[in-house]
Amino acid sequence: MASTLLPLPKAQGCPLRSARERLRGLGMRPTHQRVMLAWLLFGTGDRHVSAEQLHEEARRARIPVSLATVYNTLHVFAREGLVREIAGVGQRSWFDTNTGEHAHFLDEDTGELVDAEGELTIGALPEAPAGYEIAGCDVIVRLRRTR
Amino acid sequence: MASTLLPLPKAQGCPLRSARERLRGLGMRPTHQRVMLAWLLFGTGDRHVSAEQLHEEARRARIPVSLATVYNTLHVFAREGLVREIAGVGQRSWFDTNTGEHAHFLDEDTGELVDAEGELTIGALPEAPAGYEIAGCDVIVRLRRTR
DNA sequence: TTTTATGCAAAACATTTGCAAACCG
DNA sequence: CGGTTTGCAAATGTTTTGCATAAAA
Repeated sequence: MASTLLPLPKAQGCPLRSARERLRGLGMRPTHQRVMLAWLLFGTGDRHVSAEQLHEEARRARIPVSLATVYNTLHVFAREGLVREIAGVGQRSWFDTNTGEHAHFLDEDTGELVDAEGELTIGALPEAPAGYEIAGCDVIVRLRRTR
Repeated sequence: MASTLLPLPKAQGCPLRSARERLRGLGMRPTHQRVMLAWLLFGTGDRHVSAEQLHEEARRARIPVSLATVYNTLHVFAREGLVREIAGVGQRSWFDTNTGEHAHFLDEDTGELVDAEGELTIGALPEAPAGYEIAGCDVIVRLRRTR
């Protein structure tokens, strides 16, 4: 995949200021690192990043931030709904003897993965991009304990 | 989750022999370790395991096998379609600035994750088990390069 | 004998943690 | 000042690798 160029601030208004306001509005301290990471993340359109990628991007942009802080910030942003952490299946690999198509429940607290009983119907699947074919599809339903 | 007891061989026929034949039929050498791991995996009904879990189970069953071999064997089994490796999103976490519900493409070769353009419709979602609520749902469409 | 698989220990990663120093309000 | 956040380095946990040894064909 092509590496991402530094996002240019949008013309209208001051994006750094608005990021600062937005963070403050969510009750988190708009520290230098958070504001700059938000600027990288939201300066251009929708995007995906891994912590490592964002850290590298910050390095290129001369934003002083440690990898640990990038992780911390991404998790804080995720908790506040600014970004969505895409569920892997925990951090480890799972192997299922049921090779048919079926969904899985992921217990967010324990990281445990179980077959989702009951039916799941997928109507339309997006078309594979040119040069690719669909190898399979995994549906992970994240569960949270009700309190 | 409850720990799994040792699976009992099914009454009819010799399960070890049939595992051996099955592996041979797929063109892989039915080594002691592979046969015994297959026995653990397929001796009882459908199940999920992580490599670590299966290794621990083998240890309890006094099957001499290293963790590295468990990984190797699970991957060989997955390649031959005996088990399905459940796609996380690679081994790293991804954060998406698009917080709406949408599917993702995962390039199996590069591990890169991108938004799936186009629509995906999910008809019915399985019911959450008692005591749980659905926190969200991730759909990962695995892509393979066409050759 | 020839090929393939295994075991071990070390390496490679991704992620988290603990704590002192810096920062925000 | 006083509670948060950061940076660093070390710890953790998972998965892979390299290579000599052992097992299968």
